[in-house]
Amino acid sequence: MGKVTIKDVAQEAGVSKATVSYVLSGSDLIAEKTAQKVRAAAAKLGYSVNHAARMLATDRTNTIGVFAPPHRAGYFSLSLGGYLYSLSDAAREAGYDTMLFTDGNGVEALRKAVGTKRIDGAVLMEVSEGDERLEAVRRLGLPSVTLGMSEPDSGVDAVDTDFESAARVLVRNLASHGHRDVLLVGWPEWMYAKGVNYAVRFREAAEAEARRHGMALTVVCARNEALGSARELSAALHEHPDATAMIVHNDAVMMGMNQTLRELGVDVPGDLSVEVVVPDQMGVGMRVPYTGVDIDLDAVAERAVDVLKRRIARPDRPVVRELVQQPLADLGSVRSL
Amino acid sequence: MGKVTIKDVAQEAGVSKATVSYVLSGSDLIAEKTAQKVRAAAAKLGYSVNHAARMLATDRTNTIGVFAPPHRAGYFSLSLGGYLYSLSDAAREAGYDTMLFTDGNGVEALRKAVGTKRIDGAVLMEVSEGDERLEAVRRLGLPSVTLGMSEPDSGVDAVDTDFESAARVLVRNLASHGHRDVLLVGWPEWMYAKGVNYAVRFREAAEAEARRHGMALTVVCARNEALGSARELSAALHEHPDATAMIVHNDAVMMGMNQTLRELGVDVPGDLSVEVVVPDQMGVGMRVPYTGVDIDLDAVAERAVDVLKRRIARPDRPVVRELVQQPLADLGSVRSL
DNA sequence: CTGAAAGCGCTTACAG
DNA sequence: CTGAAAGCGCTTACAG
Repeated sequence: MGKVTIKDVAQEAGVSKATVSYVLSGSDLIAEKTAQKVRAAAAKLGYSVNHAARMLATDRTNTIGVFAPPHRAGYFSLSLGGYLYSLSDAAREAGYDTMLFTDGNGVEALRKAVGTKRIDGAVLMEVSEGDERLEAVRRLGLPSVTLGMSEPDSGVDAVDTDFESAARVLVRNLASHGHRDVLLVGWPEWMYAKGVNYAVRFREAAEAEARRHGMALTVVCARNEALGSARELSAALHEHPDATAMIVHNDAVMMGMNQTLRELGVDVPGDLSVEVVVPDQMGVGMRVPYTGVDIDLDAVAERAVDVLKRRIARPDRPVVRELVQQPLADLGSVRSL
Repeated sequence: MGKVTIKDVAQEAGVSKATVSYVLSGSDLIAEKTAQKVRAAAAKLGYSVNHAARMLATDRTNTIGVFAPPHRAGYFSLSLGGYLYSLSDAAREAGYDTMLFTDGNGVEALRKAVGTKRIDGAVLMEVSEGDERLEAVRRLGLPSVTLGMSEPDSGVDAVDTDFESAARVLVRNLASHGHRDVLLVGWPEWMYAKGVNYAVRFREAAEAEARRHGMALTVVCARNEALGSARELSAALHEHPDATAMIVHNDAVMMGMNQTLRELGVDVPGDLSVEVVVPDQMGVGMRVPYTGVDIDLDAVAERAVDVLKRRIARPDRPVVRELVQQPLADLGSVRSL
């Protein structure tokens, strides 16, 4: 039961509460023999530390807040759920509990969480340009890390997949196979306009790398974020009959793509070479049969939590900006011209 | 700053800590005039209650734990993320914070959360037959509600969409339009075998209702949970050329279906009438153009949190089992024969 | 190496 | 109607 306290353990072990506390928090100040008695007593009584009491005494919550992106109706992010799992898993492994915040107003949620001392730090999911949460965590002095890169001068740690590198790798791979006319199927226009970070970073790096290789890269924006974009896909292919390859950076488009291409009678890679950027979990679930960069959500989340943990430990250390490299998996959907 | 305590507020207002506490917790024992002074002082100082201290004093956490289903690689549940949002939103509105638990071993996670007094209650997502978490919450005395129906004698509150009713409505609708040979495209076999609750309930109710109408209902199990099942879908249609209608109860199949049907040259509803069961959020995002039952995740989550809240308030009240009705939306994909 | 004691910031009978 | 005081279960200097 939850009724057993440190006092009971102390009595059972014949020592003081202080000694129990030291042993249980892993201090090595206590003689091993005593420590053993204490551990035995704790085990026998089924003791668990009362977290509220510990929080009050230490002013630490051992909890991180995950601030999810606002819940946009109609925008069904496929990576989101995966990231929530990965973050929670990584947090647990790092010794933290995870509190989930889905408030439309992230700033207000942050303010309240800090005011009531609910969390030691925050993961800010899906930052975008001018994200008000950045200013908020700075003002609140809340150790935080963004999932996605904030602007360099944000003053907040950032971790994300290295989308620039992914873009370069993908473009270079196509170039080396002789492709000179390539389509980049991306996100809806508004996401670039709003400056949604991964979208912009990938696109700009791809364009730069394409220029470097003398490759014509045409960006096609999906007209909405959902599956309907299959129609856009086919339109894009018709409008660009000379394209020999296509890079898809859009989960939702990905989902219907296999069927769409077959429907259109497009043979991959015979008629068209295809590369994708896709969260690994989606790849497994959907048996994505294309060469591309698999984004390992667990790895990104693990790095984010680690960076956050260090920030919590050393609030004044220099700002960290970490890009996680993701490997290119060759599934044979690119052919040489 | 978080540094201002009840003591500061008391000083500022010229009253005792007790009085401040009473005012802030909404007790009406305090004269309105005093209360106003206190509130003004609290506002002026920017006071927020220290949650750890309150938890320790009251033995309540004002936090609910959401115990997510195990993270199955390759199983990409589309409703899952939506439910996490909806639950967190509903919890916040009910005055709770939300702690997210994704441990593979839910029982262990429950034990720890209760032992360390982290939560007042739990939402158990995706219960299935013989779910060990049910026994665990009973033993731990943890107020809980399942999202999805547990067995009737589980002793744990349950809330879910009324899938039986949804199945009956859908079958009845087809029957009234003269359909006598219908396909039910469901979940992978193993989900029925494992007794995954909503899958079984929908299927059995549909079968029963079909019998009642003298309708031949053939269940087609998707061979995997992901988009690949488009292939199964077309196979099923070929094997059952006499079927005049199809009910799809499988998010993943849904996603590719639009394309698949076009690819197969199947006109809806000319050649085939189609009904679906789909989370409303997916419907919006993916513009699902089929008649069917839209599952309102927010509504289900709101009910679940409400039931849990009452259970926390009255641990000994009779077990509640609540089914949320979801309306049939007619989008014209069923024709009369 | 161990224990007595103060303190974390609240809440809540209990007196008045 | 308000305040003094005990108590929630820990942690952590500080003495010894």
